[in-house]
Amino acid sequence: MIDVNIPTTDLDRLVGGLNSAQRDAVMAPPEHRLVLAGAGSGKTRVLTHRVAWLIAAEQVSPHSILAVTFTNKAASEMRTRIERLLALPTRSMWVGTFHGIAHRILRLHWQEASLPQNFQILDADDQLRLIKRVLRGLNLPEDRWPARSACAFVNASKEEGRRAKDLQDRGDFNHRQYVRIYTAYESACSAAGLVDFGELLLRVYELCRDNGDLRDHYRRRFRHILVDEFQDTNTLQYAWLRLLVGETGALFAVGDDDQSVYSWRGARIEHMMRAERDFPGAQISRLEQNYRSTAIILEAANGLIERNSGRLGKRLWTDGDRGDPIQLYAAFSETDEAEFVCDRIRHHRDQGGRCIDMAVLYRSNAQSRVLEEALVRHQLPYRIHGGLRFFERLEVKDALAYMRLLASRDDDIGFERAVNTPARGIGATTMERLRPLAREAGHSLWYTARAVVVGGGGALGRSTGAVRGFLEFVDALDEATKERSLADRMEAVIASAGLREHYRKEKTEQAETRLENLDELVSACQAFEVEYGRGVHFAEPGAGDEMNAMNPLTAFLAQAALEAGDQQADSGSDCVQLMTLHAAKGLEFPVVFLVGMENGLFPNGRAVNEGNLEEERRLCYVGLTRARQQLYLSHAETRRIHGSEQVGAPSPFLREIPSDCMTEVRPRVGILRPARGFSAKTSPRFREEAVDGYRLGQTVRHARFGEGTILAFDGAGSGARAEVHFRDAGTKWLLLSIAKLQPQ
DNA sequence: GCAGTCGTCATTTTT
DNA sequence: TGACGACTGC
Repeated sequence: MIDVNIPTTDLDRLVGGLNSAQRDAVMAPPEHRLVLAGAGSGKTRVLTHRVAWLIAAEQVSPHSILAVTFTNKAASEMRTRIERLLALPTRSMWVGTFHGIAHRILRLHWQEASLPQNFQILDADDQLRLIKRVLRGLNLPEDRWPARSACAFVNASKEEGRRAKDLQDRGDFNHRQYVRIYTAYESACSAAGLVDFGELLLRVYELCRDNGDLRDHYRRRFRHILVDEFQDTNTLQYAWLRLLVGETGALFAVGDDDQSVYSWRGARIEHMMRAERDFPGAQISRLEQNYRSTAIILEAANGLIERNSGRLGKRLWTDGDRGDPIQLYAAFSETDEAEFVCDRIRHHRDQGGRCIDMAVLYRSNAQSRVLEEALVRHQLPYRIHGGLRFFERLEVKDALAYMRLLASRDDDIGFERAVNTPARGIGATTMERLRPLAREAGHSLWYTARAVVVGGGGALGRSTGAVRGFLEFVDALDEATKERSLADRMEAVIASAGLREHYRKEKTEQAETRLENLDELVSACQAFEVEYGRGVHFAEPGAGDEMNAMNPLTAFLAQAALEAGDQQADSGSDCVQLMTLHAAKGLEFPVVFLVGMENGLFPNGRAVNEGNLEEERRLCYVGLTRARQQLYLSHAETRRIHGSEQVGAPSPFLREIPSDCMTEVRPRVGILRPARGFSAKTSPRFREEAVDGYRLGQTVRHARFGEGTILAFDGAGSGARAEVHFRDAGTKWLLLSIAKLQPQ
C-alpha cells in the first residue's frame, strides 16, 4: 500500500501526530466513511490529513479529489493546510464551498444548464429586492404578502429541490399565491440572467440528475468526495452528493450532530443518521478526545447535551487539566450583567490576558448594544462580528451595479440600482412604466428600455431623454474602458457615474467612510486581478477552460457575491470579540462569556414554540465548547426587551449543566444598582455599603427562606429594604423592619 | 426627490 | 427601545 517513491518517514509524519481515532479515520481504506467529530477534536486536522494521505499513500491524483465546505474561510483554510502538509501544489484538486463548486460547474456548463454565458449571481439582498419587484408586478400588497416570507418560500422550495412547476395546483390559497410569486420570480431571474444562491445548487443538482454524460464525467473524475460540517447539509446538497458519489465514489464526511444549529436554513441533522444507509458500507469513526477545553467545561457540555434525544452519541474527554469551575453570575439587569462582563475582562487583562482571547457570546444581536455601551464606558476595545460586510455596503453595491451592467446589460438588479443612483431624473414613475413592459415581453429592463427609446420613446414620456442618456452613458463607459484593467474600469465607474461626487455631497457622518470604501473597492479590483492573473481562482493546468469562459469582470462580480468579504478591517487588533452563538461556531477562545441565559431569550421562546428546544440546547453546547480555559455564564433577573422591562427566569440549561461544574459568583461588595424611581440610564448610580447595621455581601438567615446573602439596599428608615439572595428560595426584596434577618 | 412623520416589528444568517 | 419602511406634503 505504501508507495516506494514516498519515503515512509513522510507518511509517518502525516499520521504521527494523530491520536488513534484520528489515525484510524485518516488511514481508512478509500471507502465511505462518516466521522463523528466532537467539538475541538481535530476535525479539520482529520480532513486535511485524510486528503494528504489519499494523495501520498493511496496514490490518488489530486485531480480526483473534491472537498466541500460551507464557508469560504473553511475552504481556504483547508487548501492551505493540505498544501502545507504535502508541500505540493494541489491546483487540480477542487476545494470550495457548495456554492463555489456549483458556480464553477455552471460556468463550465452554462449551455447545458440553459444559462446565458454571462449569468450573474444574486446575493440575499438582491434577491429580496427582486422579490419585492415581483410582488409589485403581481399587485400583491406587501403587508399581506411580505417579501421576506415570499423569499423564504422560494428558498425553502429550492432547498427541497422543488421548482414552481412541481408545486402547482396544490395546497391552500396562500400556498398557491406563493407558487405564483415563485413562478414570476423564476421568469424574472431568467429574463435577466440572474441566479440566486439556492439556484446555484438547484441548477447543478438538476444538471447532474438529468444530464447522464455530465454526471458520468464528474463521477469518473471525483472518486473521492470529502465533506466538512456534514450535519449542516440541506436536502439539496445531500441529494447532490449522493448523485455525484454514485456507485463508484467514496464519501468521507465529517460532522457533529450535536452542533447542528442551522435547521432554520434547511440543514437536516438526519443526514448524519441516514448516511449510513444511503452510502452502503459506510464505517463510522468517533473523535471524542478534545484538545481545546478543560475537563470541567467538557463535563458541563456533556451533561447538557445528554438531555437531547436521538443523538448518535459521543462523549468528549480530555487528558488535560480539570481547570477552574464555570462561574455563574446572576445579574440584576442587563446593565449589571454587562458591568460584570467588563469587570471580569479587566480582571483578566490585569492578569496579563489579551482582549482578543476573550469573547462575549449571545443568542440575539439585540443583546450587543448594552454590552457595547459598557465596554465603551470601561474603555475596553471590542469588535462586533456580524452586520454588513464589505461587498454588502450600500456604496459598494451602487458601484457594483454599474459593473454588473458592463458585464451583462440584462442584469435587472444592476439596472434598477444604477439607473437612478445618483439621481438622474429616472424616478419611480418611469420605472413603473418600464417594468410591466419588460415583464410582459419577457425581456430585461435594458432591452425594453432600448426598444422604447429607439422606437421614439412614447411609452416613457418626458423621461425618455434621461433614459436614453443613461443607456448611452453605460454603452460609452463600456466602450471607453473595455480594454482597461478591472481597477481602471471601477475607478472610471465611480468617477464618471458621479458616485464619488454623490457621496461627497452627502452630509452624514458615514460619508467619509463611504468614500473610503469606494477607494477600497478599486484596490480590491487590483488585488483580485493579480490573483486572477495567477490563476488562483479557476486555473487548472490542462483542464481548466472556464478561465477563458469567464472574463475577469464576471469573475470579480461572482466573487463579490459568493464571498462578501470581511466585516471589518481592524480584525488584527487586540479587541474583545462580540458575536452571536451561531457566529461563534467553529471558533475558540481562552475566555468565553455566555450571557443572557434566561428562559425565553436562550432558549429562545420562539424556537421553543416551534419545537426546537433541542436545537437551542445544541446551540448552548456550541457556546460552552468554545471556551478553552475559563467560562462565564450569566443571566439577568430583569431585562429590557423591546423597550419594556421583563422579569426572566434563569435558563433551564443552567439547571441541566451539572452543578458541580459551576460556582456562583458572589455579588461584589458595592454592587451597582439603579436607584428606584429613576431610569437606569439617567440616574446616578448609588452605592449603599451598609444600612441599619447590615452590610452588602453579609450572610443572613431568614426564618422561612433560610440562609442568604445581601445583594442590595433600597430606601431608608422604616421603608428600608434589602435584596437577599437565598440559597434555596431565590432572590427576594425584604423590608428590614419586618424580615428580622439574623446576621450569621 | 426630499425631509419629516407615523406605524410596525423585533432569532439565528455559512452562501 | 429603536430601526426601518411606507406615506405625505413641499
